[in-house]
Amino acid sequence: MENQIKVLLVEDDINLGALLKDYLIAKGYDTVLRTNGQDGYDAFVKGEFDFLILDVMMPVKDGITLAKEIRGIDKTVPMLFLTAKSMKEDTLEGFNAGADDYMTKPFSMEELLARMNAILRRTSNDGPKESNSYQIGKFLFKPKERLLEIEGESSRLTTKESDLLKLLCKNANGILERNDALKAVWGDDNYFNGRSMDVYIAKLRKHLKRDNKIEIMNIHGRGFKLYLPD
Amino acid sequence: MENQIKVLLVEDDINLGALLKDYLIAKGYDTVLRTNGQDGYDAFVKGEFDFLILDVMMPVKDGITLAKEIRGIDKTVPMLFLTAKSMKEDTLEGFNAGADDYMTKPFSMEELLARMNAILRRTSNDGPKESNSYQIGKFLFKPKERLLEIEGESSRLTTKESDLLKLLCKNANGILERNDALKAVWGDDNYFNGRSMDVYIAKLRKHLKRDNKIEIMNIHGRGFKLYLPD
DNA sequence: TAAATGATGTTAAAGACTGTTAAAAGCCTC
DNA sequence: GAGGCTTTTAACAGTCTTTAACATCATTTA
Repeated sequence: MENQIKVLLVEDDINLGALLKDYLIAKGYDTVLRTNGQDGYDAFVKGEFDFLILDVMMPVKDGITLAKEIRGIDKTVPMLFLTAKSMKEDTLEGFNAGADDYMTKPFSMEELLARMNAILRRTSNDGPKESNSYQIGKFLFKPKERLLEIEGESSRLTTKESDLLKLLCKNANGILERNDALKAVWGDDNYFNGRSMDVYIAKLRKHLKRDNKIEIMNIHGRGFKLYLPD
Repeated sequence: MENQIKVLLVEDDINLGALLKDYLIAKGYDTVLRTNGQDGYDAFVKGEFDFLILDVMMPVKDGITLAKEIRGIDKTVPMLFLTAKSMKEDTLEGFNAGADDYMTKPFSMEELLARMNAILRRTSNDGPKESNSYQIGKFLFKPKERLLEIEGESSRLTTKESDLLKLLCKNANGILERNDALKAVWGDDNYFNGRSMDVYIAKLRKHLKRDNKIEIMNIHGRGFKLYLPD
């Protein structure tokens, strides 16, 4: 059970959703089904998924919006879109939102599986990853345990500290946009949460100051970047 | 993963685009696909690409316009055009826009790869570059860290200062057009952003004044040139 | 060539954003 | 319901970017 690939399926059609879910589970994928974009986003933020299957047409929050939000906090997780008919424009937009492939809606489940495997193969996810730990300069950070280790010593982070640091790690050397981080960690990107985040950035800098080669840089007006030299 | 060549592929035909992307990824190129010229430009400005493959015929912004805009801020990145049929005129125009090669559209992927390699060989990009630092007279400028070093001392630049100086460095001893710089750094080239840029040029001149052999020259009505003696 | 027009140089102020600390509020456990 | 921890709010200092103002320079026009 340890090495199963975790799939998040977001599909508003109950019947199709359940069908796909059962099929994928039968094929050995640990599959979670959500029936709208908002729930899908929440599930993604909390869980550790290796693959996403998103329906484009959904109430509450459509698949493309969802994909963009998720790409904001995870640049690499593979995504496959399900789209009705041949809706050229949507799929176009979908690809720019960071999709790896798409399927037009009456499709066979075998084909879905084949495409998934193709994507997983080429993104060379040697099995499920979602790394359990990140090397941050001299530190080793274990999000699951919220542990930050350096030179034998280890200190425990709070939930928010850990969640934020994890996001920074996922985007190491790239920009983590304020909005994306706020939505992922605080659920809402209002002004006060923003100030709260700044407080947490200060906390994290304090935690990380024992290695002066690494740094949480601010990108004015956009967000933060965890800079790690090569 | 570190030393992969980053390819930006801009192709509006989803099927062809995905096919090429998969192929290039399989061949070891870290490939990003965008499906229109505008998104392609945005991706280029943000990312650090070593090679561009541009479709000539595209909605929103065609490949030639895109190529010209990109050449405005990067004179050297290799470009290869994809063009339908034998549209002589277009390809000609493409070369003027700064293309290194072009391919007429039904083509084999092997041939594409061969041409890419040929271009990369002759531009002697010994692997991916996007230099991490620039020598500016007595200064050493590290864009990633936004650090400007001279005689041991180092000062940190702001985001905008750094972005602008990086553009000037890329065009060292050549003209950086006002419009191009504004679009790349400010996203929009209106009058006020223009004045803002002038303020930043003044800031940069102040930063760089400890080496009086180098200079940010104004080219009246066109832009600026970072002059570095040989 | 002088005046007019437009572009640039420079500084300072205004406004927005961020860094940091400490106090207040919330939450959980015993 | 007290104590300990986490998170938010408040307060203030500091930084970054834009806008405004005025001086200067370049080019065009009369």
